[in-house]
Amino acid sequence: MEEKTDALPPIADFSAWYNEILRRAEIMDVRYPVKGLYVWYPFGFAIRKNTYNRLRALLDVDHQETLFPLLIPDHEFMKEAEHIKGFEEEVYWVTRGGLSELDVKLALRPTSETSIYPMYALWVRSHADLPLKLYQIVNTFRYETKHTRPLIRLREITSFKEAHTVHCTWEEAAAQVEEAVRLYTEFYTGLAVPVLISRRPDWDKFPGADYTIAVDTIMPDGKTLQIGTAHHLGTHFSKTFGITYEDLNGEQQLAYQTCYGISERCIASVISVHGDDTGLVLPPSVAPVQVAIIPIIIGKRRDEVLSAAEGLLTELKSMGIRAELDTRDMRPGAKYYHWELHGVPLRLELGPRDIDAGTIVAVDRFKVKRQISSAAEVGPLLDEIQETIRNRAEGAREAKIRLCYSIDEIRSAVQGGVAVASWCGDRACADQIEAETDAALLGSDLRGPYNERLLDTGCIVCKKNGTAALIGRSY
RNA sequence: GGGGUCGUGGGGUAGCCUGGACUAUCCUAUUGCGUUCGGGACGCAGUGACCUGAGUUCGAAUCUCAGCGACCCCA
Repeated sequence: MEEKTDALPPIADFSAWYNEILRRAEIMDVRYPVKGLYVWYPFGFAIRKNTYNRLRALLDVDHQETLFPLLIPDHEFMKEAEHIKGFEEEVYWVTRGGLSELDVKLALRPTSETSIYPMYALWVRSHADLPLKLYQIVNTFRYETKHTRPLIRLREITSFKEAHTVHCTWEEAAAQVEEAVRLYTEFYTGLAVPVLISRRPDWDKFPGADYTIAVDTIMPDGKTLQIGTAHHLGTHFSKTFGITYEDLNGEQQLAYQTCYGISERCIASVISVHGDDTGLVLPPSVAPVQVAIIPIIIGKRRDEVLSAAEGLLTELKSMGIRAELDTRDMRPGAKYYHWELHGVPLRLELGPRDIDAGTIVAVDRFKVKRQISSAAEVGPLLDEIQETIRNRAEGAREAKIRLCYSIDEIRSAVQGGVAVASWCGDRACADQIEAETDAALLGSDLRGPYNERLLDTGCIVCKKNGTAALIGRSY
């Protein structure tokens, strides 16, 4: 197999690979003439659709979907001081209607707390209204000044799933944060994307939150990508917006709130975590095309091959499998490259030899070839591929995590992965770690077996008691 | 936030330093017809580009400035 001039950059050159794959696999068109805004190609949008359908299904169990306005009046947006401080540098403002100046400036939501909570103040009357669990999937706007990146750092986030819940007690809200973490873990398991869950340091939590639990994944270059957050809002916003309920004794009480969100970064993670030098690798759970059927057309048996292929297509579709028959006038090899680039998990080849033998050639995305005899074998095969992809990603994650017992070890670990080390929780110790390792302290209380594995060594700086902290460079 | 590189058909490039024969190179993609088809086909005939604006000049893809946009490195 000779080298091709139009080869994809290797995934080891992650930045170049990422930019190329978005265009070649028809996920995003980055040529829209405004910085930080991008266009979904239909194929990319189909991945989004499959992914968000899964997210909806998870939430719909005990949340309700809703939709709030994009524009937020100045006076509502400005109500919560801490929240404003967190966002004021990056809010877009609508100041004119046609030719006339607006009396009340309108903010394009950078997130929807201040859009939703004035209404929550009206909706929540009594303890019987609680818990309230709503979510919406919307676009949000942030005037990013740093380097924008498709799906990762955007000026218009097109696919922000944000849930906002209201509860009677702090503990109930805390339990909801845990429930959110559970939902997100399940969501990412379905995408075969391994995650790291930790508690963001106080200085890095959501503006207006008691605390923030973050979901990160590790990209091929070892940098982390935050792909989900869950915030305990305490009574910060209920105080400001007057969200109170009447309790059993007939007294007004402040409500406790949470919010949690996932954006199209989840798509970025699927693309990046699974991709390889050949192109995209999509788990069957979200692949727009799960099976590509390639007819091998030879001269006079053309019609025979095509009708067999169509029969196979119909059969697969009737089993609920997303299959496509590729009848384009190209050589079969060209089609193999095309579908591999697009991450299709399984390819079925059907030619005269197979028809004569009553078989089908099945080749998975990792180029493992099998001979199958019926469409019924395809479903189980897809499940197996899903599992293979998950294991592969899990292995890659493990290889990028290093337990560290010294600053030097951290410094080297974060060159191509992440470090896990004990940290006491003090800002001063974190500052020292960050200054000496050229990385960020991303979170404490890292979930998983890490506390035990670190064997109570104490904070890596001051030796006081600590928890497993996640340290790395991030997007 | 600071620094750097760059903008030429849909994508990737040559040309720019040293302004004029540029009717702008090559690869890829793409349209039509034909022959093909078990790992990126071939032939013939086509289509398609100098980021925007201002300036210098007899003359600008090429020089100057600004804007917009892209990428890389550092904080």
